[in-house]
Amino acid sequence: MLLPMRDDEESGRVTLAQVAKKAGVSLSTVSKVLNGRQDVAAPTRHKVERLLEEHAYRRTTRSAQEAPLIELVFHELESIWAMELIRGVENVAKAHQAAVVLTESGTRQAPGPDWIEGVLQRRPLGVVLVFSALPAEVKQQLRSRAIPFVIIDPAGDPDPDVPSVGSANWSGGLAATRHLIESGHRRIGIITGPEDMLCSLARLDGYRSAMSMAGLEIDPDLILYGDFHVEGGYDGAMKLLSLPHPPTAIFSGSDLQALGALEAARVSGLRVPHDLSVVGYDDVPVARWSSPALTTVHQPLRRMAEEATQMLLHIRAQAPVTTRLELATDLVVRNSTAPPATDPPRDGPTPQPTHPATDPPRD
Amino acid sequence: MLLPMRDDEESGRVTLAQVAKKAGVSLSTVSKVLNGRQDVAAPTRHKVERLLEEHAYRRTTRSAQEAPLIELVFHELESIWAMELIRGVENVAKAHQAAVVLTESGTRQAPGPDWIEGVLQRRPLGVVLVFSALPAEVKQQLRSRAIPFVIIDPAGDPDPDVPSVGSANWSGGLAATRHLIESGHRRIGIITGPEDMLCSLARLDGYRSAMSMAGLEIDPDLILYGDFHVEGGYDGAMKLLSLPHPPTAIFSGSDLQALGALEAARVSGLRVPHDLSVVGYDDVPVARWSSPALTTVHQPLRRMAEEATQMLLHIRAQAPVTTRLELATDLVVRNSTAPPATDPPRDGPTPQPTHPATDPPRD
DNA sequence: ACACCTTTCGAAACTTTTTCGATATAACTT
DNA sequence: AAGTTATATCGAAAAAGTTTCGAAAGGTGT
Repeated sequence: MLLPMRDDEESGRVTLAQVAKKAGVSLSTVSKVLNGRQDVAAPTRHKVERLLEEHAYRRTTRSAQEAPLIELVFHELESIWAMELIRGVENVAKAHQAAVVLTESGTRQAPGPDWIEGVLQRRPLGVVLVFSALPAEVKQQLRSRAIPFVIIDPAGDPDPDVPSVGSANWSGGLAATRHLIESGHRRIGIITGPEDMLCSLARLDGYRSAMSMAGLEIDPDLILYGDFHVEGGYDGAMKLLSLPHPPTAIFSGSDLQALGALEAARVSGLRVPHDLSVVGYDDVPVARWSSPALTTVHQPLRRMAEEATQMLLHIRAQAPVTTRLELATDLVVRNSTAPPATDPPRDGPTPQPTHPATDPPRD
Repeated sequence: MLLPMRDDEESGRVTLAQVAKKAGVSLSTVSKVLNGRQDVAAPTRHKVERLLEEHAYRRTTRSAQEAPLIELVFHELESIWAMELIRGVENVAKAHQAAVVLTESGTRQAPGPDWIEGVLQRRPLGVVLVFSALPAEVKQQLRSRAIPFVIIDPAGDPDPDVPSVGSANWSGGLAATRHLIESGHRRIGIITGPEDMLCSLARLDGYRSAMSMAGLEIDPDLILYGDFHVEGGYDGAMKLLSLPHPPTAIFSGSDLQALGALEAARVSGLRVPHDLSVVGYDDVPVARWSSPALTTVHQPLRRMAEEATQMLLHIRAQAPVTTRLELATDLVVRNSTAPPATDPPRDGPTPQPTHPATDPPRD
């Protein structure tokens, strides 16, 4: 048991002394760089780091004995779906006798400098980042230590340089919106995720495409950004429902937000799906047990995490890998969607400022 | 940054060579014991382990440099409330620059031998176990390596030898049941957790006490064991509702089960809280957003985890600690409970086999 | 110019891990 | 029974890496 995990990497033969000789410094200096000691001048440090990277240095002696770790980084540990991701990584890690280190980075943009320091110290097999961007400097540091990384649902610009796993967000948004259109809805609101997240935008674009394909007007008033949490969904839905001409259906960028929308409907005296249809996104376990059970776009979170972790291990084993993997999403129709109770006034694109119904029609 | 974490432990001065001398074996043998090598005879191993424990041996050189880890072990990563616990441990760990290693042990009774091997290899600051028993042998191994451990909500026998953190389950069960009784309910069903879990039993006992105190009969038909998951709650509630004389209120041992009960009520045509009151347990985030919002017993999960982790670090710093900590629970009244629609037939303890209503009364 | 301080680096000391060979004991063969 | 082979146990020594400490270099103020 506890085999040294596929020893097809004889590359681990490089020793500290060898790197030191190449770099023209002493062995201790290299060790200091490795340990982030402060008494190494910046130029020296960089030179050594470069050499380290070039030689793909990895601790030799200890490697067999050292506990294999896989880092999993969330920027926040709030939502439930994090759990599914965790389980996915756990599964694969366990199969490789590795343990999972879970960290909450705090910021979405980039894990802080103290974080990277911790990672380097832990020398993990690899790092799985969820919903994150990765500044060039951090990438550099990870590469110099031969620590592979994969991003699940990257934020910010898609970086072809960074392997990532996602799901078909655009298709998901399209399918959800189409489902509503096919049910007869014409005014469809959307509460997507944060503006700076790729998946939010992709889902929104799916919505837009579905609307245009159906020849429906895209009313900017019906497009809201949320935060993926219940409260955001509640607030967004309240805003949409208090519009002069409120939507008959809401597509939410997350199940949690959809739960908020459900609550908003409740306090507004609207019955779901009779008076308002709601579609969620993610298909977290509770979606099946909300009332009414949520129609939602299933995202294979567990599998995404599994694939990401596998990818990590493949990169580490220097096997060829696809840089970008995108898994399919499915629409799961449950009880929160139905044809609208009242037909839309007409097909024309002009909004209809009829009765200033802040209180939407009941029953 | 990355200080050697409160260096009030000069005890780390014990070196391998010293232990070896005491044990009358060579340095390498001690190292082998430490690393779980197989070429050490059992008697020798035990002798060394004892000495190791006696001298509270801890790696000297590497200790400052080695990444501090805290292990968090669940037997399953299914439920949402795991998230709250994770966050609690994360918080404290982060404050001490430590990282959290998350593992799923699989079995409730005791983590497997491969698990312990991994832990020993990782040399964590300590181990937080959730819902677990800990066999004597494993305790021995952890102690010989000076790895402290704390159990959150221990299963099996309460072991005074093992520090643990829990919450006032009995009081919680009492408060929940009392609330229902005070609302006017007389026939109150309970779906508690698994039979082999202390917290399930404590909650059940709270229920029993509340019932007896109110002079109400305890009908064994109304007592069911669940698994803390939605499905179990659903099945249990269906069973209770199809009783000849069904309860007017159900106290569930977890919020998830309560969600299942809500669904059972729905498919049975019962409205909550009008026709059936439901009380949950845990107060997980979704409890606030279910429909109706769940009346539940709030368990300070996050704080429990924080306390457990703190306890760990205290033990490690050889500070005096309380072995058993129990945090308070609160009843949170929301919208899933109300007085029963129909008064109970009478106060007498004899069950009333009136109309064989497999289909419970509507409205 | 000199004393003093800070930064940077390497030699050497130290801790630990791992390899490999020595020894003892058991098992098996002739 | 004696010899041979296999296996388990242990330590000496080699190997790897970390840390301490002192030396060299460079700057600063007097």
